[in-house]
Amino acid sequence: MSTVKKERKFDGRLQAHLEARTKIIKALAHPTRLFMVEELSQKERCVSELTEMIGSDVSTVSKHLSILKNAGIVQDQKRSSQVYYLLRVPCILKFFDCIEEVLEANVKAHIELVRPCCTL
Amino acid sequence: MSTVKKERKFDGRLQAHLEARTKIIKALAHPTRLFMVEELSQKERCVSELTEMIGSDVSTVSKHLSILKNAGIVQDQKRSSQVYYLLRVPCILKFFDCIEEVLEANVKAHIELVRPCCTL
DNA sequence: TGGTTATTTGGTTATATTACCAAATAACCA
DNA sequence: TGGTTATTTGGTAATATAACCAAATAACCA
Repeated sequence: MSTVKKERKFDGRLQAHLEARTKIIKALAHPTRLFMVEELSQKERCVSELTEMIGSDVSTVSKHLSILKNAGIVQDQKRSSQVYYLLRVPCILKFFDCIEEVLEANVKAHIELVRPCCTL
Repeated sequence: MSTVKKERKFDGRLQAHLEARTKIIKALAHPTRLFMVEELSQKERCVSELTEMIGSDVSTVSKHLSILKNAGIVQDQKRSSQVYYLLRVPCILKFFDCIEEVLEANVKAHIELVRPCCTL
């Protein structure tokens, strides 16, 4: 009589939580936005400063910033006619360390593929 | 005479590095793949087990796994006719803690918006 | 060998993301 | 007020992602 419980872990609350996380991760998933996050972790910057550094159209830069803001990663502050952005959640930087670790592991694995005998 | 050096920080090496990081972050930027990473951090799993838990088509699950593998986040191991996947870089989990921190900060900010007087 | 299960790959369609230009808004100052 | 600068928003076209089905591959077993 007892039907085998189907272990589907992917519903409701969990799904919503995963999507909330995904939104934040997606906001980070662009080279320009990564650059911004690192830059804004050093020092607040206004849109035109960032635009100068990045070299895309201002509208593009502004949209990238709004994606980061919308995800809660940066916050903005208007001062006179400029809008300054700054990093809101510093732990993001620790996260980058982990990404770096993945990259290093990848490089190492690649080297080992080429020269299987001698692990660096 | 000396022209003002234009501080464009967004070239060559840096750009390549940002793109490498982006690839890894993108690989994480999907609810199904987040689920897989957490699942595989507990215990290795083969494709059909994951498929059962997730409830999408096997081909979809397989493609998600290949994205994670390609980014160097998981690794696979063939045993007889099954392919087992497991997390390759455990620091990814610490990363999730940071994402969680962002989420919590967002919730908090949202609550403060609604009731500006009483910080929880 | 022929049939079955596990996994990957190719193709197609729907949706999402991105970049740029143009136009709208906002703040300032002469 | 009119002109200028800073920023955001809307529109559009190009590209990237994602889901599913169908078919290919691989391992196994009778």
